[in-house]
Amino acid sequence: MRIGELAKKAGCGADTVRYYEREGLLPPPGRSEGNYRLYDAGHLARLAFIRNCRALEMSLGEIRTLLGVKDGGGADCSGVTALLDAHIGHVDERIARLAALREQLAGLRERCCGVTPVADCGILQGLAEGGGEAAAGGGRKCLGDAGSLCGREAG
Amino acid sequence: MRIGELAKKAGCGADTVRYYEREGLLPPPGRSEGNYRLYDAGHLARLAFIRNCRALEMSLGEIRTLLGVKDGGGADCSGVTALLDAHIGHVDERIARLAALREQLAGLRERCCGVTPVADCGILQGLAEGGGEAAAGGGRKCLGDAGSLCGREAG
DNA sequence: AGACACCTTGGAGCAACTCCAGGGTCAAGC
DNA sequence: GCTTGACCCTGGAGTTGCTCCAAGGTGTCT
Repeated sequence: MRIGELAKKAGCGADTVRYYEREGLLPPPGRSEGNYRLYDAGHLARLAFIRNCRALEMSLGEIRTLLGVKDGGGADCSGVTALLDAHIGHVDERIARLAALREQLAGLRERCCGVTPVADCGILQGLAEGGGEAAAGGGRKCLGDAGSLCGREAG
Repeated sequence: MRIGELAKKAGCGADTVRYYEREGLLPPPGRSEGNYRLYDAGHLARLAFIRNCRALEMSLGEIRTLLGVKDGGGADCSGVTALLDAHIGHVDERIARLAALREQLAGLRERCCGVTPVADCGILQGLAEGGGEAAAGGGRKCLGDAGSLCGREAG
């Protein structure tokens, strides 16, 4: 099959396939008389493997390592589990960081309801002071209890 | 102060400061006789604002918008709350995606304990089949109940 | 013969920096 | 006066994983 069909079956673009070839993740396929790349089922399986790894947000470097093991680079698969454990660790870290970030953003969001003159906006003040850290503290201008209206002067 | 001191106070590198200047987020400062950039407290405040936003993982585009509002681009701060709400939405999406990813990775991880010959590694098989989707299903080679040993032949 | 879909290569662009080369500036010490 | 060393300048390349583009070739259909 040609590159377009391969890409479609793998759920990616032809550019991406050529990119993986350039990066050495896919072996260069044979060519037709007209210089078109010609792929077989083996190429598709390898590309599917790569795309599955990418769907799990592995880097191309990590995928390269896995392919190396697959291609016979190790006696057992201890490298695979180690890589996966490290990857899971990275994902956990990112989740933890995003959760903390989310808290900060929520704290900041409480500081204004959006109908305040710019100079009084608690969000902009919070960002000027130190992000979300001081959000729950003082300086709150909006949303006293009920979450309805700001203490706004101008009509 | 010169760029190094400014950068240190803001917790970033001098390259980053020059980058923000090129991107139009920081106004070009005055220069000394020797052509060094010279900054004042206003520059520091603006840079701190930018770095606070970046710590909350806002894009430079979002920050540009916020600075525009701050610089007098709007009568009220509704743009600020809208931007923040959208940003929080993005963060929530990323958290949800990462949590799902984490599940998939954990399912995949269960399929091998790492001392299996490469050809039998359930993780590599799972990645060849379809990532983590089929992980909890059949084809499991390792960690039957106790989580101790694989069904391994070779010593 | 022309239209159209598909393919080729090489190169640029994205985000937000980071690093480097090759050179200039400035204060301190000898 | 000279050197040393820290700091600064500009311009450009590298990072990741694609994605898009231009300019041109191939293959099929009508």
